[in-house]
Amino acid sequence: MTETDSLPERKRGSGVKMVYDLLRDEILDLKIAPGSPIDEVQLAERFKMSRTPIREALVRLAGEGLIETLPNRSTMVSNIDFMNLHTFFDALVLMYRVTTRLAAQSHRPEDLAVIRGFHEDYAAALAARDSLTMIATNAAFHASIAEAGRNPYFTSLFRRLLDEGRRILQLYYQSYEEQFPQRFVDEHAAIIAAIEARDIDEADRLGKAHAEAIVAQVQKLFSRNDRLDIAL
Amino acid sequence: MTETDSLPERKRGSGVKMVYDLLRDEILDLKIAPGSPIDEVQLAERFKMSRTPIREALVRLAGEGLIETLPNRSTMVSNIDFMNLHTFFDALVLMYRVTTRLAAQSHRPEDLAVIRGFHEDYAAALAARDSLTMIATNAAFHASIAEAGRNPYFTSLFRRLLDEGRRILQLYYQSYEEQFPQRFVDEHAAIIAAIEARDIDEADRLGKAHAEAIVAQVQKLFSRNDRLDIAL
DNA sequence: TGCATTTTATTTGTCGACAAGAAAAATACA
DNA sequence: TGTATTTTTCTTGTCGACAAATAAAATGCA
Repeated sequence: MTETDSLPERKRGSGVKMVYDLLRDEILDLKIAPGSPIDEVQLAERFKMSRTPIREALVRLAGEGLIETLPNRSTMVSNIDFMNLHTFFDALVLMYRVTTRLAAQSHRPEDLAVIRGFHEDYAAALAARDSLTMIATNAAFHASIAEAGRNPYFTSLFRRLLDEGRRILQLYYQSYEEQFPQRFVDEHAAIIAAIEARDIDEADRLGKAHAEAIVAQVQKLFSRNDRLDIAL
Repeated sequence: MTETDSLPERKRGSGVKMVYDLLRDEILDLKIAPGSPIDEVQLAERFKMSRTPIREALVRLAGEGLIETLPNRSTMVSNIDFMNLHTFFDALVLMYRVTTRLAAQSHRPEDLAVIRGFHEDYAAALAARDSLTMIATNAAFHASIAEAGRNPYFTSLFRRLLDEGRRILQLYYQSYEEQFPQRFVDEHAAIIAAIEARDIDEADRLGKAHAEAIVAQVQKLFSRNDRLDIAL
């Protein structure tokens, strides 16, 4: 894998963001497994910079819960807390509802173009059966709806949940080569229509149903796994 | 004001947390005004440590939105966004509801002791007319209810909102020497009772009413200020 | 061999120094 | 006197080095 080569000229201050963005994506795409140790020196060599900016990127990632750092001892990629998945699902469903609802209420015409853009990206990824892109664009689609709702508090929590969801869905599609249902695309289209029509209750209802459908699928998988674990 | 003196012996790793906690409190208590510049060198001198741990504390504070940092140029205490207070109130009311509701559903007996502790602290602060302590213990009271609900996603958003609320309430009680209503203490007691009885709907209802009462009070003040601003 | 203790190794936390960027001050020029 | 340009100043971003803390390895001892 060819890394960051040929350009030792980096603009002052861009290093942190670069390391942050890259590590974040690698974590969310499960390119680095949960629980993996993270070595500052190694990263410093890889990105050809000193430990200081690396450290700052790590502090930020820790702030978002993507990595965990034991005092004086290693820092590692956060594990997925399977024991408490239900708290994740609770929060996710509520945020799906709230953000979709607010989007129907507060969106501006130009927001719809952005949302439709991600909607099409998602449909394309599904047609291409590219699960990694599907997962990322699905998250981007819902995040753009949240942005249209214009409540930064909800948006930031929802983004965090969608991020965590990327890791979980990754697992989901890794273990089972499920059929990616066309249904999700249709539901997205329906949600867009409700937002455009400013039908708040319908947006809420669709958001809730959409979220619960996804949650139900994932839960079905994990309950199967749970039984296996117990059986062994 | 005598500062951190006489103990140059600090444990390795404790410096960051100390600076973080102290700055956080000073920001939330409005001891440092919104918009004030923050100088790393000055802080380094004040705490008698190098800029590196100071910097880490600042990065964390920035992650929570308490300070804002302009690239290559100063970093300052975040301003309170009066234009979009309604988004804050929306989020606050919803989180009051959700966390109170979850506490009624999921709390354990030992949680109630903690909650009652903050409840009494709050009542004592009110009796003493100590608004600063009132505001802080009120936030701690509701945060402890959220903890009893055991959903870390909701808890962390709610904590952030309560923090921001501390700054806003500070303004509120600074500009007007309002009567601190006994009513809030009674409402807190009613909320505790509903949680203990595991009456989810009642907890939700009380949480919502309590939140809306506070919001209404603050909005009344700010709408007065708004009119003044327009008049000038 | 099995366990306690010392030694080594590895990784983090902190430091002081230096250079880049941007604002403020000083200078030049009309 | 007023504006454009250069110089200075001040703050941040980055670096390499060192010391503390912990884990792993080595040693001693029964």
